[in-house]
Amino acid sequence: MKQNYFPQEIEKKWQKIWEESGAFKTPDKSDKPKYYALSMFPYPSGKLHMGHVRNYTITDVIARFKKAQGYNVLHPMGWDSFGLPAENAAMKHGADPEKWTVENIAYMTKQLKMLGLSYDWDREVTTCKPDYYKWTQWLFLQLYKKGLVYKKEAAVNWCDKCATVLANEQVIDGKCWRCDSEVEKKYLSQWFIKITDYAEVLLEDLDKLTGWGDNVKTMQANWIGKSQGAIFRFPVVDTPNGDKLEVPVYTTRPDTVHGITYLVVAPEYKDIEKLTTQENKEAVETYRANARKMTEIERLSTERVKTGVPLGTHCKNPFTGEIFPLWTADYALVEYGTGAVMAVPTHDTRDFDFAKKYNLPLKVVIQNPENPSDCKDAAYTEPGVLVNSGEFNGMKNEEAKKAITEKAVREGFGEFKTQYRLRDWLISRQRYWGAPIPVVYCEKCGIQPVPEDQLPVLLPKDVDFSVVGKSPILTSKTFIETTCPCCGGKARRETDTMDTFICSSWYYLRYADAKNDKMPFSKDKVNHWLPVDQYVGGIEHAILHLLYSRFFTKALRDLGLLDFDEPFKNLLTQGMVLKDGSKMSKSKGNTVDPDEIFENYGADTARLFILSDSPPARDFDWSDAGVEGCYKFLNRVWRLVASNADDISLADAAGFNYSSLKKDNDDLVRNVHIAIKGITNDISNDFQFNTVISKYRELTNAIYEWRGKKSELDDEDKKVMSFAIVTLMKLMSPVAVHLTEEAWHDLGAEGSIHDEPWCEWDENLAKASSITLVVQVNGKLKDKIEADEACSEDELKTLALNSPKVKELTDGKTIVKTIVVPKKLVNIVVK
RNA sequence: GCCCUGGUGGCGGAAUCGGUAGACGCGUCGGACUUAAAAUCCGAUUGGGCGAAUAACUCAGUGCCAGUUCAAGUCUGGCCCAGGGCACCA
Repeated sequence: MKQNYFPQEIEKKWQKIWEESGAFKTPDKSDKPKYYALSMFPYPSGKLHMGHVRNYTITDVIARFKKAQGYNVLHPMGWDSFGLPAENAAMKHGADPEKWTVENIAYMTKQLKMLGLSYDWDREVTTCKPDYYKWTQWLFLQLYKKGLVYKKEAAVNWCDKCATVLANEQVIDGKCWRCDSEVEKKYLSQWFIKITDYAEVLLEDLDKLTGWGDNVKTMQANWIGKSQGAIFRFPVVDTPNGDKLEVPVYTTRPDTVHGITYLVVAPEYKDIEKLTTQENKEAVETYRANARKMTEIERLSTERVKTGVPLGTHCKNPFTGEIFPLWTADYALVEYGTGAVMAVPTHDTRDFDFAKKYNLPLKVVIQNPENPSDCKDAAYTEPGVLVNSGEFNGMKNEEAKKAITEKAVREGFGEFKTQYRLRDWLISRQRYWGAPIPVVYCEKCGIQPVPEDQLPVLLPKDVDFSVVGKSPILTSKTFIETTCPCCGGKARRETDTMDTFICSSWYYLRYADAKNDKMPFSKDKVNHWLPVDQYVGGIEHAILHLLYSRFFTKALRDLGLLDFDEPFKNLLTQGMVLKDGSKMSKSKGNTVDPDEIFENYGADTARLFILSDSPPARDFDWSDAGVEGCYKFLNRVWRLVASNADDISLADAAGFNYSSLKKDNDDLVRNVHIAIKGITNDISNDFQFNTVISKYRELTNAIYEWRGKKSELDDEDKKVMSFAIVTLMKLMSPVAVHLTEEAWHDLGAEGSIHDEPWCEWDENLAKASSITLVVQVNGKLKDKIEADEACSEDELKTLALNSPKVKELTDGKTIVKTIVVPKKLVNIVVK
């Protein structure tokens, strides 16, 4: 066995052997229970970054650990390969986005292989390939037939820089999630998916996801934004044209209905023109025009002073008979509720601000009896008792919510209502590099889905990528003109492509049956492999990808394509990789190139380091010294094996009689069992790889220390050492995949260490032979005494009281109480 | 404003049940080996006090203030700070 550790040499060697022997191929059929370990698949942007390295290493170690524990593990990889960067690169270099993407995939695949990841590459999925996007289109058509896809004219988020629309989830603080430029409103006819039909079940089923963190679940719950309230309809008393109109409002505070002093409709409210008097028309039109021009950022700024104009008409409050004015103001949002708000300035801070500005009246209807307020300076939004509310006076406001709504239901001017903030998912994109939406427009027959046997609708090749401000697909001469599948007449193809988040909403299903050319996947296979047992990825997908995928799974279940309702049983959201305290980014110039680490230290060092310093869910601060430290540790492990190789026997390592060993040998055997137990538990319990690695180090240190005390080894020593070192190799094999394999073979093994079962521990041996009794006086540590494990409580007490230290401290004092914690501690309370 | 997560040495972080705070590592300092360097190995490393610089002793210490308890990083109540999410959502 070579005395020096040459990672570059051994890593290449084993990667080749594993690939040639198909070491990581996963059969669909097996006697073993299944385990599906999945990393969020990457966008092929060019090169791996350290975030990828962290993500994939975590999942790889989990996959290998589960395999060793006897599971049939599915651990696939693929490419989320549609999207704008490819198109932008194409524009810049005049190349085809496909060429750019394929080259990136090739390079990144090479890097993944260098990292020693145990993927079954036979199941690779690439979303931009026709054999995949054919099925994305097919699924679109199924959703369309089910009525879950529709087209409508709507105010949508438009990013001018990306020249496309965006989903609500892709607008972050009024800016484009990808390029950070300000998003505008545009009125366009666009394709939507009815994710709102699933709002309730998406919210409810969060409770089933016991393997997800609360942070992600609350983010989703907030995004869905359920609220319970009521709809009230207010008749308009003075429409200019004499129309009989009602204005419905949604409120979560029906208890305050007697305090309404005005009513606000959104500037985009559908009936607004019918509700505006001749005298107010000009002012209202000006106000509406301004609102339309404003960007999302301007409009949503909380610092902005509220503005509005009166419409000139009035409503009647059916509860009180009071007449109050109608206003329009942009603090009412057309997309939420009914687009109209009943304003109770005394008990709502927004209405209060508005009323103060325009001198609208205040009417107090909720009071805290202990501390009454006239609401002249601020709205009172806390619980209280109703006043000025007729028959409801004296009622607690929580009860009044129900009672008042019930009255409205009885009398026919309102009902209970559950409202969600979630909006339908806008999926059309005015870009080239995505799956074409498979519909055509026929002058006679209207919108026609492309028949399934004509899929895939292929992306055209004859396009000019240098066009600015419109989709390159529009430059194709062959794509747009087609025939109607219904009447055979002239028709035009849809030129919008699908949001790439559609592609990534079902890829995890395709891995179960990646080569199926009849269906996106067979039902049996997805039912067998899914749900994903462990999903690992960044927190940035907490809403976007994870919500969409949950929706897709539920919708496909309702289509009868699969039989489960949540795709990801357990979710680990790994933290970011930082350098010098901030996120690694090209613009900051604080990136670390994985290639350099592989080259200088090897993949095993990279894998060990990326897991070592922080628990997976927390942010990880990259340090060059830390890498160096891990490299030194692997060298130290290698030297331990290499320098003792002649005395190590795999047969002895497999097991021998542990009883009546020499004291130091017994201690080492115990240390090994303690390590097996600790490491197994740390991985099983939330994947605490940082402590796993400190236990590798502890065991290594213990073996070195033991070895350092021996000049000659007898038979027993050799057996014990074989057991200790070989077990260390097995425990380290999921992390240091190449080093342990090389050592395993150098010690004479035939098969792969990665086919070995996980180590077992003996509970009796996984603890120290004696205990350290902690002796406290008045709760403070005063002495430690080595004691036999078998000591009774009384014996421990006597031991403690006989300690010279304790005698000194208790001398002349009264012992009030003595607490004995078996096998651990004695606390003597003195006065 | 609401919600989530977190706060422990110079740094990353350990610490099943409330029971030795600071595992393991990084950094720093000192030492061994060497002609020298690299590599490797050994030791020290929370702060204060009293010692003579060692040892021993002692007090304080896990964001802050209270509480429960023989005993609190851990439990309870109230606050502060940082990061993240949502937000004119009626």
